[in-house]
Amino acid sequence: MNMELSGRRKPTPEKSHRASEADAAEQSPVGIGLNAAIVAVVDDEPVALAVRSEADAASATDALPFGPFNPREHRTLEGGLRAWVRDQTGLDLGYAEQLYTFADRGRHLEPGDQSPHVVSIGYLALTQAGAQHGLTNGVWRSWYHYYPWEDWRKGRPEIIARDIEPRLKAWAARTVTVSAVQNPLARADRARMCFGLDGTAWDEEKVLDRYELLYEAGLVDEAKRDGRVSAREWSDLPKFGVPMQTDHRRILATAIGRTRAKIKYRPVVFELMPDEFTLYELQKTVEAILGPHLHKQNFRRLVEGAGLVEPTGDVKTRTGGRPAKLFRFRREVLLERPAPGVRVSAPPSRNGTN
Amino acid sequence: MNMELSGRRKPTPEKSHRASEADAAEQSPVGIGLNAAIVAVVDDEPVALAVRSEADAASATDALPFGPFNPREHRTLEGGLRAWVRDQTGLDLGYAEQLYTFADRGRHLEPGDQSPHVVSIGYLALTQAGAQHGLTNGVWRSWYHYYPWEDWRKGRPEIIARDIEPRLKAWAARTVTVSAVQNPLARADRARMCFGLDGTAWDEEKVLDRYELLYEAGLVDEAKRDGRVSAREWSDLPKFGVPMQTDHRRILATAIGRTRAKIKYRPVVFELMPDEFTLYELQKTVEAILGPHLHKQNFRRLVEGAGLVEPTGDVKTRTGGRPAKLFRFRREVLLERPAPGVRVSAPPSRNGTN
DNA sequence: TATTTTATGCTCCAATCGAGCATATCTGAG
DNA sequence: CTCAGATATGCTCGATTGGAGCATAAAATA
Repeated sequence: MNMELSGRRKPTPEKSHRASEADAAEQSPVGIGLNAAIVAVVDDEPVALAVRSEADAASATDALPFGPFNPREHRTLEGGLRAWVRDQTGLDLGYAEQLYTFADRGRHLEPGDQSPHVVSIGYLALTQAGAQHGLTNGVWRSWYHYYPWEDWRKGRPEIIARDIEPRLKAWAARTVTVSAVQNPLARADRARMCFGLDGTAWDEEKVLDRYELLYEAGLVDEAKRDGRVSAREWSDLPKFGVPMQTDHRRILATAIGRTRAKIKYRPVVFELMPDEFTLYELQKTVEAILGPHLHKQNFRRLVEGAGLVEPTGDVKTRTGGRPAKLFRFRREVLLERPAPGVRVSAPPSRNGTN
Repeated sequence: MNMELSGRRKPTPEKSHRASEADAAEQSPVGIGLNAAIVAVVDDEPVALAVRSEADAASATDALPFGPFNPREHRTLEGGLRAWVRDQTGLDLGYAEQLYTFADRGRHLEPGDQSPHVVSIGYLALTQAGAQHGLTNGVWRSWYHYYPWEDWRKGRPEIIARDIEPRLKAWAARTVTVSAVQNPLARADRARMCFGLDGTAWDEEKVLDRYELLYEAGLVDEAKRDGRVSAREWSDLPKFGVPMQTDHRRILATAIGRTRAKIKYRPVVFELMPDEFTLYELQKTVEAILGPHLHKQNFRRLVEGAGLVEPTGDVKTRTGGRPAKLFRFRREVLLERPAPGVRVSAPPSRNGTN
């Protein structure tokens, strides 16, 4: 096989069109920033590690731990991340994965603006909050502090029907000039799909889409801060979660979405658990991440059936009832199955509207 | 809720530990390079657009289209990508998504090396090769040109049992000093999981893992080029696919893996199809990407049942048999279901070894 | 016209998974 | 001490999904 196909190509590439990789270094005065969304579950509450930005002492905002990447010091991005996270917070990261690279921050800046351009590479780290005896800086804050609309543990959060839905519909109803051409979906459809309006199903993984829609509509504080025109068209806005520095809320939203997605097909929950745990504790942790309540018996069946855990032989008493068997993660699954995860199916329309 | 939890934290963060985001720009003399893996399917062959590197005229190697990101010129990474891809190849990209940011290239460099550091952000673009009337530069080359072990269309590729398996086992058998501690899995287990040795199932999404394992073992040309010690321990190596410039083969591997994964849960196949197509053509395209042959009747049932397509009313004759109905992509499906894709299940152990 | 090739509809069956019933075993109130 | 309440855990039933194959339709081609 190995055919070479080309649409009326010129066999010899044109010099003027080519850029050597070395050129990139010279042409782009760009700094690389690393951002870490460090996630844990504490008392059945999903949390992330936040630090206080000192950019403006008066109105300090929350921020994710972040630092520059210095290629002379660290050979890999992840290595650099681990080093300064340890430096800055005292934490030794365990599991970490790259999320996304954001570069379109500062979109409010006018052309010609000389402020430094920073590309930020977001990372997700999962850790066990209780095991972090070295934490010297930062606070664990609930996810839902920043994204109250994501908190479905007590059913559909009120903020959606009360504050979000009417404003998004108003925003969608506004005459859209050019942007409708750029966006593949109409505003109203995006709002419906993102927030499960009009009976549409709620997709707990669309965390970033929801945040970005609120940003575009000018509802979150960051939109006003960035000078988005859509933000100027509102008055008397209620609070749509706690804002964060620059684009950190986008990064954390990406982290939450990724965590929710990944927990279903890779055994990453165990990064959040102590060595020994009961199946109910495991379930509570999964529910903290995913939201909806799972069927207890089926959860047990699935987790045990998948060979994800093995009993330690011990039991945990004082659970309020019959003692629960203790389990540990069976690391060998990684050698057996290609993609084991905590499979959970969507609960039957917990969507309040329909 | 919104509790703030902290392990013996200091409420006031230490100044010395903090880095303002602006610092990043000053401290990191790093260039940003954008790399595009532009994928299409031509005559049931999955292809990517390759250009010729001119780094060394004598031994020119294949490269992905790439260019620098200039934040003064483009507000977004994707915008910059589209601009120079058009400039360089004449293509107007349709679907594009960010893949991964690679920064640990040049790991062969000694500390203190002054060569420019480039962080490359890989993008995946899906396009329809036939629709590209403007292609001015570059050639479409088969995926399997670069990764022959990924070509399972005629069953398990011979190169695995003949060239890869024995060498990886030899490599795994070598005394491992420190690296075993770093790697969570032993070499032998990684080889088994990646390449489906000893009866383990083949996971067509692990394209990057396989390439990186071959790199680590010193089998692919890039390892020798980078001066990896593992590459020096082989003699009379056969060819393990065609090498590419710097880390472009890693990026393309990431692109292939992502394409294979995404086609299953998002309707991205249609980016590769003309406006009208028969279901068999659609199936052939999916099979070009995923490899194994699908059950025809079930494929039809799934695709139609999911509402992914609608008949145009026309038929296509000269198919060699009964005329096939023509279909088009039902874009409305994006407004109905949260995550439609071409769901295909793993074929029953097409793994030659077991 | 017969053969070949592709298209397409339908059925059967196994595996998966949501849901609920039943039972075991502890804690704590009275 | 006993019973109520709470949690743990095993098991069954039924709906849905998806893999596999049979059968038929309708064209191209020899």
